[in-house]
Amino acid sequence: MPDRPVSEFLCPLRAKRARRKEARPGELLQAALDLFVDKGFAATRVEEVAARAGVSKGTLFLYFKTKEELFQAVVTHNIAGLFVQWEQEFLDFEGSTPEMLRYCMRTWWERVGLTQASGITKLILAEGRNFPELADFYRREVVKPGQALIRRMLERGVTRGEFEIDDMDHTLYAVIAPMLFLMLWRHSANACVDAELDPERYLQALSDTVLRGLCTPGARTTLSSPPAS
Amino acid sequence: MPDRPVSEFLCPLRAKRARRKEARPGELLQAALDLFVDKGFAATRVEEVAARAGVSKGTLFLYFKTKEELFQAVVTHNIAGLFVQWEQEFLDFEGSTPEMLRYCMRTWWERVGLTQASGITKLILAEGRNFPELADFYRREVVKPGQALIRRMLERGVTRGEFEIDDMDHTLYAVIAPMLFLMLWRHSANACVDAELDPERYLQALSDTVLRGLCTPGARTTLSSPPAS
Amino acid sequence: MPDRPVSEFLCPLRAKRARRKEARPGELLQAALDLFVDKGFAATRVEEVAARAGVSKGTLFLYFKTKEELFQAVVTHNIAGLFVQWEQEFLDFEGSTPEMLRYCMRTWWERVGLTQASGITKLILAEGRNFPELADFYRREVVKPGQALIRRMLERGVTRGEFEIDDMDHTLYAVIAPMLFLMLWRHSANACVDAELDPERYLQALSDTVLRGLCTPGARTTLSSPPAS
Amino acid sequence: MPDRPVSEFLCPLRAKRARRKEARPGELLQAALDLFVDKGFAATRVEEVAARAGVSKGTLFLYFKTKEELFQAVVTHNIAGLFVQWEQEFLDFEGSTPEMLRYCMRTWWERVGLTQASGITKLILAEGRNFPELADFYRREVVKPGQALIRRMLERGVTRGEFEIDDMDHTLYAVIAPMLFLMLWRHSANACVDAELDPERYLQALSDTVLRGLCTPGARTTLSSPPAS
DNA sequence: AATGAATGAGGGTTCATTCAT
DNA sequence: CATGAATGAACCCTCATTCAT
Repeated sequence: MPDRPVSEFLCPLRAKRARRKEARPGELLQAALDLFVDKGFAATRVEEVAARAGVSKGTLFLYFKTKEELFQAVVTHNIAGLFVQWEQEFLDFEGSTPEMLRYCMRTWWERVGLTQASGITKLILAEGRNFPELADFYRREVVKPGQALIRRMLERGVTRGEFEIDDMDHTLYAVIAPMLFLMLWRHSANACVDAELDPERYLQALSDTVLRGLCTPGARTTLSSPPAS
Repeated sequence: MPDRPVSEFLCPLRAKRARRKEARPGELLQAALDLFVDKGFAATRVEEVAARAGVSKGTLFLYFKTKEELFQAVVTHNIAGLFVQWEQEFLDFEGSTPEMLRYCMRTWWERVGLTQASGITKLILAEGRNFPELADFYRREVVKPGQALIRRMLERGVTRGEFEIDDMDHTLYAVIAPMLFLMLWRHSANACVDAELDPERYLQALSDTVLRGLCTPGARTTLSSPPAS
Repeated sequence: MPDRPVSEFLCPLRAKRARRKEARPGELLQAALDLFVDKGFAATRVEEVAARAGVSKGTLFLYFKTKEELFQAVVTHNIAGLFVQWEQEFLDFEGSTPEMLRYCMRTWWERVGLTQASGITKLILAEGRNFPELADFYRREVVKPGQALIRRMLERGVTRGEFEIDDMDHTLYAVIAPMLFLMLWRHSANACVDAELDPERYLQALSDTVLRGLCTPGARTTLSSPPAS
Repeated sequence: MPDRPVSEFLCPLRAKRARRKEARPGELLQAALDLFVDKGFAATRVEEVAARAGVSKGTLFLYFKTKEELFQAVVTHNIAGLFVQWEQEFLDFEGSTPEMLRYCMRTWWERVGLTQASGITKLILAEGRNFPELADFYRREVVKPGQALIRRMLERGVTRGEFEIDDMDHTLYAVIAPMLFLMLWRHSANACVDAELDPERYLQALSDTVLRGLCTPGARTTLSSPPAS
């Protein structure tokens, strides 16, 4: 059953307009996300956000009192429970941990890296200092659960005798860093990277390298035949 | 013994002014670095830079024609200028390539990562798109030489039979990404990282991991006894 | 009956604002013309233009993207736009060419010379070098069409056997120079002219002199009875 | 006997420097004239004037309290008794008045039009409104004597039966206007003129036209054989 | 609720003028 | 006298925010 408001059925003529009205904030948030990610907070003009959402500048200020409030809404609105699905997949996974790590990286790329969700990370990194509450929120909702998930994977590998890890805390970041890098690369490529970089191949090369570094001699044999993508 | 120029003792009346004039660019560069890193390029007002350096707005423009030129001078002074030394150290280095890589990462951390210079990278990532000339300059003066240096190190390892590298382009980024990560971590710590992260230990763990991934079986034995930091 | 739009009567509440909006560009153009002519282009501050038109600085930039564009609009509105009418009058004119020339000079005086538009010419002469784009625009929109029109009149005279012209290019300027002179005279009277100069009589004397110089013996008889002004 | 100051002979070592010192104002005035004529008052930077005169910005302000004072000095300094020589030549001239007028125009072009003296006219026209005392001065020293001279030439022609002039006052300007035009053309060519204009030929064509307009039928025969330039 | 015209506080940059040396 | 480093008042233009309609 659709979640449209009752009023719509009472007065069908008003339906479309009413629904648009309720959709406004969402359209504005989407437009703002695109622009903030692309141009940063300072360089994004509210007028452009409004135009992209198909409304006038004044209307935007009906929904968001200031530009800063809009920015905060953009970030909070786009940070959702991204990790529910992964949690389940982690529990259900039956293969080897290297495979699991590979799988996880690949799906992360598809679900986050490639989508606009990765733009939020860029935003937080770029503007976080000026929005401390946002940064806290992000850490609580994204950083913590994400790190916990990866940590559990690494621990699974150790437990199963597949990985050899001296310093868990920092090995963790050896996995995270490249993903962060890829997100930034997507949104700031012009500034950072010179050569052509193929994210998929990069992920492949990366997991090869990292895994060779992590794996115990026995487990390393598995790596010689990586599953075809 | 102070390092004031001799002329000062010959003509003490001119001392104060002359010394100020010579010191100006440095003071301005320092003030600019602080503010650029703290607030970003767009949000930093030149007047504030001038004020922090103890001069008026007009004076700043005596030394730097535009805000962009000021930024470029900051980059040159704090990062780009370091490559000369690294180049030389690379040529003079006589140890094994894994050691070289470790040494390079450690000095990079001391000279860039730990200093405010690392904030420049964050700034470029955040605002590069809005200031294409800045991004171009940064890429030309920092990214290119930096990547070239690392690439030559990796190639040295391959040549000497110490490294086994399938995909040079992407392995390159496997080295760069963690350093980038550390820089971002320092300047967006509140946003990214939850646990305490000790950069030195992280670098150690990282190079262990990466090097174990890179090294040929023979060379790997070297890794067991890392040089005392 | 006033020429207010009908919509105003349908929605009187919107009247004042709407009318103001439509009138703005005109008010701004008038204010700009006054100030440009009085103080020159460089010395005129846009804020003063806005103030004279009764709006704020920002409002001016809603209608004209830059100060230069404002100037171009002033030129178009006050001079360049007049050539359409002159072109038509030229095509429709049925009298002799000497009469045509006289008529053209007189209307030029009424429509440009007497109005503040003539101050634009002085401005271009004084500042054209410093604002090449303005000079280019003026030449394209005013000088070229104006010269073309006069040239066609002179050629018409030659074709009809009324004029005898050895050196067309320079004869052209023999006609233009006095008009230029009159414009300068009006806007620099204190500097140039001592005696009282009656522009109308000057034009009369001028066309007498020039025409006597241009006309073939046969055509010259026509001149003895100039049409009453 | 040279007009160097006595001090120079008392202390020859100081001679060069002293003479330079006395020459300073002149060098500054020359540099300022060039630049004011070229770029106008507002667009001329005092620093550039100083540089062109080979001194520092501060030195300029030792001689001229403000930029405006410099401008006024430039104009007054360059307006001299230009008409003494012409007066004499007028009295000595023995040919026909048309020849005299031609001669006068040609020498005017050589002595004024082609030299920087014509720049002063442009300056007065362009900036006169903002410097009323200067304009008065110019009118008294230049405009009045110049007009008187021409008027006397025209009257000579009438007296000798060579010219037929209905309206002396305005015919006067028929002669002046083209000369004014030529001066402006030289200093604002880019703004005004499209085609190539050869001043010498223009003066020729002009005097032909004007003279044909002025001359009585009898005198006109003289014009058929203009003296070779 | 929606509009978009209007505002005005800055921001980067220039340059006449001052003044310590 | 001469210098040139330093100043700060403007200037053009932008854009978040307001408010009459």
